[in-house]
Amino acid sequence: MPEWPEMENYRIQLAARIAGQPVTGVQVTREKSINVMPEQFAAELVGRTVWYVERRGKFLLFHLDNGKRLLLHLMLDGLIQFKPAAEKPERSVQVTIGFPKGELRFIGLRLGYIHILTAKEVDAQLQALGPDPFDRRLTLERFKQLFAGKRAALKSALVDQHVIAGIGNCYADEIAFAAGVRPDIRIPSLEAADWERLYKAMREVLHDALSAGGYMELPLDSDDTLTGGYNERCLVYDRGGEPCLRCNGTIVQSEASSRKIFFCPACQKER
DNA sequence: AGATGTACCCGGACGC
DNA sequence: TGCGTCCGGGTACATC
Repeated sequence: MPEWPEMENYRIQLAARIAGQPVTGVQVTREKSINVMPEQFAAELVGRTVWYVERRGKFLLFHLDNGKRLLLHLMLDGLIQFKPAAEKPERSVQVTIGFPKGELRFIGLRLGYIHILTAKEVDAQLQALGPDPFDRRLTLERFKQLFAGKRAALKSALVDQHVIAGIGNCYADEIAFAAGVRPDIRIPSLEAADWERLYKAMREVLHDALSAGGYMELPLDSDDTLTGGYNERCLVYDRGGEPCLRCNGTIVQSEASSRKIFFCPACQKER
């Protein structure tokens, strides 16, 4: 599923394409993807200008010129594309938002959604989100504090959006590997040196993943050429049974807090 | 605090 | 080729 690097890549790509552009048309083919009647959804959008696109965790926020926002969450396997209106979509599109330069298409939305909300409603909905991994105020000290008092497995806290916003299944495992601790290690077992490595690993992994366009191949359009490059650089995620590229041992797939985890038993400490 | 379960949703995998 | 069945997983919420 799209996580921090994928959504951040989308945000950057979208900024170059739709910031400052007016909405020229709206088409809703799946009402469940939106939160109001399709006519109202269209009426609220057509003629409005998108000032800019913001990312919060795995959410994207489209800021409209009347103060309202579009809140997007892709959940499991949603994706977006920005294509010329003349180019036929290959897959069924649930929602289309037209701009002068092309159509923004929302595809594969199942649990995912695109909601029109007031700023207040968005704030209420996202109020409990944890800090962004690259928040300037997120020092090592604060990072450690986010986990204070927790006894759960590291993995469940890393993917908890109330702790840090944007990390999911793939990057949690990659971060744990980079830090040399197993995803199922109990939080109280982590020592000062582990926290330092985790903090550093979180930023390095996510930064590298963004540089490679994320691990999922999700090009916004044909100009979005750098996408999915991190897939071949994943060292543990979805590599159960395969050799560890660091020690040549075998990557294990297991479970922690009823979540799938991947790790190298030799490279990552258990406690 | 956290584990567990439920609902939401449907493409894709699987079985026949 | 086609049909039925089942699963997965991010998030919110209830329950224990």
